[in-house]
Amino acid sequence: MGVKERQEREKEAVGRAILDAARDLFVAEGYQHVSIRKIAERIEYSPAAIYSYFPSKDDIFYALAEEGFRMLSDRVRIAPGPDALEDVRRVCWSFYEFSKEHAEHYALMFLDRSVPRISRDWGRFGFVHEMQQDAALLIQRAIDEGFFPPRTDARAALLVLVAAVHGAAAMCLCDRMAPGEDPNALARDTLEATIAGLRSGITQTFRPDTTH
Amino acid sequence: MGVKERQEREKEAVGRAILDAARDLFVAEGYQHVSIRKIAERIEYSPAAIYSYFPSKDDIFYALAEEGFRMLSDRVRIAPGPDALEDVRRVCWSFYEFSKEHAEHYALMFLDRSVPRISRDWGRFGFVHEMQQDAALLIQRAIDEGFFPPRTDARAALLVLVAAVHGAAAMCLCDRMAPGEDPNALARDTLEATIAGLRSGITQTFRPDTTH
DNA sequence: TAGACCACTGAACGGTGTTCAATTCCGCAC
DNA sequence: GTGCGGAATTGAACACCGTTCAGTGGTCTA
Repeated sequence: MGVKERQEREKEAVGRAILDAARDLFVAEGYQHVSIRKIAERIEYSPAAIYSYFPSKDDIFYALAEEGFRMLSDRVRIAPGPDALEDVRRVCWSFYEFSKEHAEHYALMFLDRSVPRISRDWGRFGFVHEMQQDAALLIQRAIDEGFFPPRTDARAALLVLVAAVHGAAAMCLCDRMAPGEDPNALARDTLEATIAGLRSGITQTFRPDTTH
Repeated sequence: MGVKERQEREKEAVGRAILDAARDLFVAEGYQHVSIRKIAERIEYSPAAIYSYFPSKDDIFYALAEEGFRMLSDRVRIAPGPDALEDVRRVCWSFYEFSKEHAEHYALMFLDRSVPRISRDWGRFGFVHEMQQDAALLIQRAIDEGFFPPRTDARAALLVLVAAVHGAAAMCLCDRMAPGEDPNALARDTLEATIAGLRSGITQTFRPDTTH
């Protein structure tokens, strides 16, 4: 009686087909121009059918974001090499490269403000946690080997590195660079500056000027 | 015959009213939920009327983005103080503060990907150029006073600083921070690390690993 | 006062996400 | 094989959206 199993498999297949169609469309034409009706046409179902697979359009993109996080996890997980500092560099740089290779996914994961549940469910993506853990461990190793000051907080350092690289990635993903500027060079410089800064230690206490 | 003048004034007033309504709506409810019809209702005109003031909805947001750049220009222009390095810090930090005070404007200016003309017309906003120039001058002064290595490129350094701060701002604007994390602390740390990195100089040549 | 002009409107077009009653399909029991 | 029950799928509709355009109404000019 493999009937139920087959049915389940078929249902899953349709669900995947919806995601595939949505991915194709939004990678090709961008997030904005994906509509339920276009997805439906692509998989040769009626628009209404989609709603028995995903409760809303946002949930489709939510699933694609999860897919993105999974891809990022794979992309960012690197085998430790002989040079701990170089490993840190490589992890950060692969994060940046991911933003270029999967621009639409990246935008969905980190830039989009209309799928807020991504933010709230941060903890839901277990592998994201693992990924962070792995990266933090890499940094910790670099700390232990003396590349960073011994009192450096690996987790905080990771956040700073990600934020910095994300800044460069976002600027070029959102096309906010002046004509003459080289996005890759900016990303490289930003990453290098941040690493160098973390290495040198943040000596001065920072007091933001709140007057004016 | 102040007739033409009066008519022009009236027309200008309506244009401003449209922008005011659009701003109110998108600051209150976010970019996504602003519609021509809602703006029209607010100013008690028919939706069609708006099209004799702005050729499209995007142009309204384009105008608001320009407004944002103007505000940022004002916000960021600081009087040079006794400490050149502190001035650099203050400029960068006020950039970050702007992102919190005018989140929706900031998103429009730097994060939104559906109003691409902002990116293309970068050069159009003369005051943005001036702002950059001013900030670069501040950095140059810090270089001249020995806070940064003498061969530092002020303009490149500015870009790096902006990218880094923008990264932290974007992460918290897009609500991509894990629950326990302090956005301000991240922004502070990122800025400090970047400044420290630029000060220490980027000694190592960076060769991104393109294998894998 | 006649006419020109122009701001403004109502209605429509084609699109969107979403819902729901109705239909069709399919495996199962008899 | 027939009929049944439940699930999958659909067509039509709802309430929106940005945008267009013929037509209207009021104001200024000659």
